[in-house]
Amino acid sequence: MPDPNRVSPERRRLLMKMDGIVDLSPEDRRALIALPLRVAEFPADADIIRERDRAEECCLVVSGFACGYKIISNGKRQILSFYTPGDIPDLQSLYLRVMDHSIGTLAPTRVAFMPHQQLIGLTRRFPMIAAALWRDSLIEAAIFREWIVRLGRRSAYQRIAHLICEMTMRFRAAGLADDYNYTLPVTQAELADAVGLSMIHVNRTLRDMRKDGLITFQRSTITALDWEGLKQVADFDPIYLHQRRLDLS
Amino acid sequence: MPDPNRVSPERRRLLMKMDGIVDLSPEDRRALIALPLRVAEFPADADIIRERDRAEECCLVVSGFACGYKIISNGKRQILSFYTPGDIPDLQSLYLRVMDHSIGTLAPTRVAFMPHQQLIGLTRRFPMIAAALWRDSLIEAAIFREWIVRLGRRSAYQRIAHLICEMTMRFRAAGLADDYNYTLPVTQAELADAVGLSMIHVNRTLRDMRKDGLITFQRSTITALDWEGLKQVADFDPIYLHQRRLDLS
DNA sequence: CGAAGGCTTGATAGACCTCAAACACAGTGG
DNA sequence: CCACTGTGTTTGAGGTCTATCAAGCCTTCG
Repeated sequence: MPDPNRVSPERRRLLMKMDGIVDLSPEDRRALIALPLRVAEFPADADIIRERDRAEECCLVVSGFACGYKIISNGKRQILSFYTPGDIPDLQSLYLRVMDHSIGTLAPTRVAFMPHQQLIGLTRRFPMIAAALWRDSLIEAAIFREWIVRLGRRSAYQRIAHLICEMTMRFRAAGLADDYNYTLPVTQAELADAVGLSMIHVNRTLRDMRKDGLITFQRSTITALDWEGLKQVADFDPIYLHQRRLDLS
Repeated sequence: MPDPNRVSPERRRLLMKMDGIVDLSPEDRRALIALPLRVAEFPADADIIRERDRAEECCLVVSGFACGYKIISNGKRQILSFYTPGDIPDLQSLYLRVMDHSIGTLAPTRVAFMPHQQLIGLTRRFPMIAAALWRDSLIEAAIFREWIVRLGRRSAYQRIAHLICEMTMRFRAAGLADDYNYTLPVTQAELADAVGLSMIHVNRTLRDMRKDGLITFQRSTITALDWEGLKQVADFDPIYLHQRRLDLS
């Protein structure tokens, strides 16, 4: 078993992430640690990879914050997903070589690139690693499904409340929140692009939520003041996050 | 190589589907044909599996038409996806055992259930089958992403046009369309639940599209009268369907 | 101190929803 | 054969939610 203290922080992120998804054997860990990584830094509001690009590697978010998005012909943007440290935003490029959307940073972000070829090799030799990666991509799809419901059938107030519930749970699960308090490096315009509303309406709705004592959201810091109330107005059920480990029994 | 004429229609559907995703070797085919199947029939508007259920098998749509959906607390329904013959609607249950959404039929539908245990065995022994299944689940996620954009940033007119574009391409690719003419067994209310609008607004919008000469939609039969015009108003780019086979070179 | 980006508020417009009712069509049973 | 029923479609009227346009304010930072 390798000494975890001698493992780079990038690799440790990867291990922690995978370990939260499946039970890793010592061999699995060794294999993951042996994976070659190329570390890179991006400023805020930079693209890591763009729609139509062909990817040869996947990127692991080591620190910072990123999102997936698409821009349509009239210039409007839709944000599809948010990525915290430990996430692999373009995991799908392993089997979908040409990008159908872009990945961009919302804060200064450090990423580690992992070559497709080596990743595919790992999945062939280590079924547990394959299971972890596959399961992770399926959880992302489950989050997409809930995102669809949010946009299709919820009011503005509920959309924002629901997204905040999701991000609160995910930040807490990733150990990035202090109780119900965390930094979400997102402007109101970006929030609007995530929930399919105008920036102005998001602003007014946040004001209402503040007035209702549900949250505070100042200088990119979110506090869920009334978690139960928030969950209730959002009609939030975390089942879709599938946060418990895979049980193959 | 097994004689394809002696293979049951259910198995042939499965082979055709997988063959459209990756290059199968004779061994891959044999393994797929050896998969035990349990065939079942469902009437229209029946649930195949419900949110919160635990699945022990995946279902392959052999004939008919199905959808994924969620119902939220105020009773509203959001349709998340449509499934044509060859699709595996609950493939994600392989690694996400508890369902975060329901799968229901929209027409009388025949399905073939495949036990998880055997499927997982196949993925361990046959990397190409694993790649095909994984890629298929990633394509579904790509379709979810575009669904999000549709709901978040497109007008009612565009949403419907865009969904029709998608279904037209998918029906044609699956060999279920006669030119630009096919049967989409969906009521206007169901269409509304798919695009996040009210049934009444969908009705009026369809009338406008008819008036504009883009489509006809009568007795569940869709005809794209002006495919280029339809694509243009919908701002439709089929890149996200990833319809070409996987190329691992 | 000026500039830039983000936040906030007001006013107006328009897209889409809800309620209500009529119509069309297929299947059913007398 | 025909009323009858149920499901799906269509149209009208009115109301609400959210977008757009316009402008002012605040904070940060060079």
